[in-house]
Amino acid sequence: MDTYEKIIGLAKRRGFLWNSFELYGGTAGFYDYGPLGAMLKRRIEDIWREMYVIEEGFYEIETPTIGIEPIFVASGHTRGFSDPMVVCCGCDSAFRADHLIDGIVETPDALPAPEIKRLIDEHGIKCPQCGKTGTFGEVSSFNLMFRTAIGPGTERVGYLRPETAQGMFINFEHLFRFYREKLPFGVTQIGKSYRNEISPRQGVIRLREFTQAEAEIFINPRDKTHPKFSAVGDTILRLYPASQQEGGSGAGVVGGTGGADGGITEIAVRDAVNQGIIAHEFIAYHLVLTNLFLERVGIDPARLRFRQHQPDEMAHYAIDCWDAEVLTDRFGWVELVGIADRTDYDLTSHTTHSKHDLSVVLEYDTPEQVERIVVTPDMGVIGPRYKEKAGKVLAALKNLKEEDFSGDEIKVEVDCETIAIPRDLVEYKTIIEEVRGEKIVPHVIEPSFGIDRVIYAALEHSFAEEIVDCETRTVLRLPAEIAPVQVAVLPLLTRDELIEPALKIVQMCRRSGIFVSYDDGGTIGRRYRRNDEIGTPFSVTIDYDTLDDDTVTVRNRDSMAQIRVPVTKLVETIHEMLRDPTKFIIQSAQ
RNA sequence: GCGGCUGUAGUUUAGCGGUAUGACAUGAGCUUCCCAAGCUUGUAACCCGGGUUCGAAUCCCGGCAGCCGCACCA
Repeated sequence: MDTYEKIIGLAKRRGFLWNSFELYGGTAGFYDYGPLGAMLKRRIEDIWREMYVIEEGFYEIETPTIGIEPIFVASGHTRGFSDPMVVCCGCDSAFRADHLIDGIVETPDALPAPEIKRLIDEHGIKCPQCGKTGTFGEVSSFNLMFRTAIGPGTERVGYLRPETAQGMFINFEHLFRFYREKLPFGVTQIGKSYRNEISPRQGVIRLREFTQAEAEIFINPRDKTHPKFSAVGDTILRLYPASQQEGGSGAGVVGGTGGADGGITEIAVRDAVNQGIIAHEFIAYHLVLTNLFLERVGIDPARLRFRQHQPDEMAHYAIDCWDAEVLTDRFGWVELVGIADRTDYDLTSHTTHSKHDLSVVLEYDTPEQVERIVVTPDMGVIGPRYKEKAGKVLAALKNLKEEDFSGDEIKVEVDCETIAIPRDLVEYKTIIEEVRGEKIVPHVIEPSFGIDRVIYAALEHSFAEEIVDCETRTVLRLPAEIAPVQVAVLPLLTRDELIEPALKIVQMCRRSGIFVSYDDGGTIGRRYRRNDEIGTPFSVTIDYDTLDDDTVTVRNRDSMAQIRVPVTKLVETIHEMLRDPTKFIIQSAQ
């Protein structure tokens, strides 16, 4: 049994993750979060919110999970997200149709389906599987987006969003106003996205419905420094730069090249930026932030790396792109987060398709004085004289430079013909103009988190089996702040005189916002083990001493050590220890 | 989507043509003064549909799901 099986088994048994629709046989690519899973997920999302929304100040928005077709035409998902497929009738194998005609035309992926089919037939392409010719059926396209119809009757096409990002891009104008027209600013969204994967088979690693936490940070393309970079520049990251990766496009979503440590460089981000490994400070800052988040939710730093996309792997518009990857037992390196500089691609594309200008005026600190020539031709004369050419003459005159006005005549070229215009018909003067700013399309830095994968990785990296008194103890060493159950309250024995005070302590904890579970089944040892397995960081045990001196035992999940705490100080102590579990170690040493 | 392998309580497992065995887990009770102890007792399963047969968990066919390869993975 490998670790993956153990984790999924534990998750299923204890109510973290269940395969969806199991009552009706189940369907690949969908998972339910059970009681503990949903709690874990919410705590992880809340940490993300704390770091991105509160600390970075990137407000969170919420947009529909269904999008209308034009959005995905603009984003490229209706084209780029669909693959032409063709099936060989001889052996029933399916192939990417455009790959079959690679080398015959320059850009096979840009052709419409019937054209690809025609080329396959015309060139007598053999089936790579069975070697026969002329056995291919029609070329059909498989789009990874779920398609649906909006409204009754003549339906309007809608798609379940394949990423949350577009909802933020298309609100750019509102957001820019909201942020009082200043760059940079960021916006976030946590929500479901949908991709109709052909064969999702890696549990929660590849889902058809999944949760993304994305931030879109709109920045000035001329200035990709980060105001807080100096504070994080010394951070050491484990980088796996493109230059270190061998063999073509490197890793896919799952798997990946390189051994556990192959090609990984531990380097301060400041040096990585200075050496040109990371494109600029803004990306580097977000690598650091991602690193902080992942470590905080329990990812083992030794099994974490940042892998840079190779040039041929990166979307054509992106400048630099890094994936935070974790090492898993079964799947090798798995991508959890992508951090990309998407440049102005998204806003420019939405500008073109929506016909709304999404550029912004960036005001200079001090307005610039610019010298400019203003040409004012006497159109009352020029118009009748040149008739249909008058418009072009006007345009040509406006483009002239100062030295062109020196002679008695002004020569302009219109339709390959030189026309001389008397000097006195054209007035020109030099003015000093104040330019307050310039129009730019902001660039976008996008950290995009796959929350479900983060959850799986946190489970796997915190999973431990250790031998205690010849028995295997299974323990999830989840960070205290993401553990679903924070405290277990346990009477030492199942006796009324202990149950009663225990229930009072449960009430006390709940009123102060601590999530507790109460358990009086079986023996105390069994209950400790049960709580270890779901990662409950602390247990409070009520025994006969409690009745005498009003103190209880607090037990720590990881060390199994215990301290005694007066009931009056219990809530305060627990809050402190949840915030900083080392408090327990300090107290237990006393 | 293709090929191979596999589907028995929550988990794991026995049964390989005569209506399902055990373990762990779990509920109730007893016992128990700190790490999965013990005793009593309860709940709980043949993936779905068709066929062959007097009779199918078992044999055959189809579907669904899982795993492993191939392909795919903005």
